[in-house]
Amino acid sequence: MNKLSNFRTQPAQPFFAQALLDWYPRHRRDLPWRHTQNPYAIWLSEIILQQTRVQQGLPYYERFLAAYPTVQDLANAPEQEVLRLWQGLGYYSRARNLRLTAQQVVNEYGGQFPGTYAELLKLRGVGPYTAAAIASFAFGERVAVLDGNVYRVLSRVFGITTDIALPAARKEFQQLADQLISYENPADYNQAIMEFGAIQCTPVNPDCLFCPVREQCFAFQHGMVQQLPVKSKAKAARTRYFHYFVLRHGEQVYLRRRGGKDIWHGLFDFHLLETPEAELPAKALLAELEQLGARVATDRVSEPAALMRHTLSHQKVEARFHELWLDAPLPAQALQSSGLEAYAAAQLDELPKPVIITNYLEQKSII
DNA sequence: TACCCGTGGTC
DNA sequence: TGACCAAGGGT
Repeated sequence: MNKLSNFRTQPAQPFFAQALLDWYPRHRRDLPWRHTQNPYAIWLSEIILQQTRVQQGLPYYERFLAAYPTVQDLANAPEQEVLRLWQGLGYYSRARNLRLTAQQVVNEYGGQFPGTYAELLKLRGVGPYTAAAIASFAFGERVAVLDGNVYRVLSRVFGITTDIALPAARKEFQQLADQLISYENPADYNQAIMEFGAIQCTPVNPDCLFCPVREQCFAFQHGMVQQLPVKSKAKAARTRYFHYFVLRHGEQVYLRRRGGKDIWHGLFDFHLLETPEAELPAKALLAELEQLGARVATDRVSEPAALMRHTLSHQKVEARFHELWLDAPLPAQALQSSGLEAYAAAQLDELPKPVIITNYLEQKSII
């Protein structure tokens, strides 16, 4: 517990809440999910916006609501279709959980979203932040949201130097946030503090000149705006080397659905051989083809592989695409063991794919 | 608890 | 170019 400001030892700060509630209507952006109290629409927007900028999530919100106007529509949708709509947003477990939760709401709650923070927390993909957001925005419950914006604003205004990257910081900040939230209008207060963090008290170059709480702000008064919040650095991303076998035969391309605990679960890519080093020896490539039962014209095997780099938040992927034209379709047994299936170009577009796969297919004019 | 899960924008 | 960051959650 790092207390730099005696300001925060007060039981509550009605001034702080009122300042934000005054600031909010004069600065708020006009966003579609701010025009509804429908819990389904609010839940959808909150899942989409997790670790995602408003400008990136906006078109997805519109598309999802158009494709699935009600929670029943979403519950009845095939997983592959939901993932395809989600394509390009990242963190694809959000999309799988989205559909599972829709089914949960239909089957266990009669199609009505639960109306309290505690019940909302039981839904898959709904954690403390999202439960508080839905409970306050849709049902007016007084529970404080705690997201990246709130961490930053509270850290600066109240001079809290606890490392916000540590899970233990959550307790301290949540306790403060719960004290500060307005009794009269918890929904607008929650919107206000996040919006304030997003457009005024920004990570870089915050607008302190026109800040309504700068006289009370610990960081501003002590020249520590650039130092707060304290956040330890993330672990460096590791590099992985992928060798994709783009197996082609006539109009067909072979892909398979990714599973397991690795990245891109539920999405489709090509047959993959991962190596500890960048290069794949020709011998290893031929051995892999042998195992697949793939018959490839030998003069095509040595063509240089296309290299594409793809950066994820926690790892770097260096992918080499080996385009291989088959003399004959893959034998049924190879399909069975590898999970590969042949798709025509028109079908490829319908499959949910990682961005790097879509980029490759587009570059090669396959889709 | 520590680590895992994507992508695009910004400086 | 690379590090940081964005309305977090699951395991």
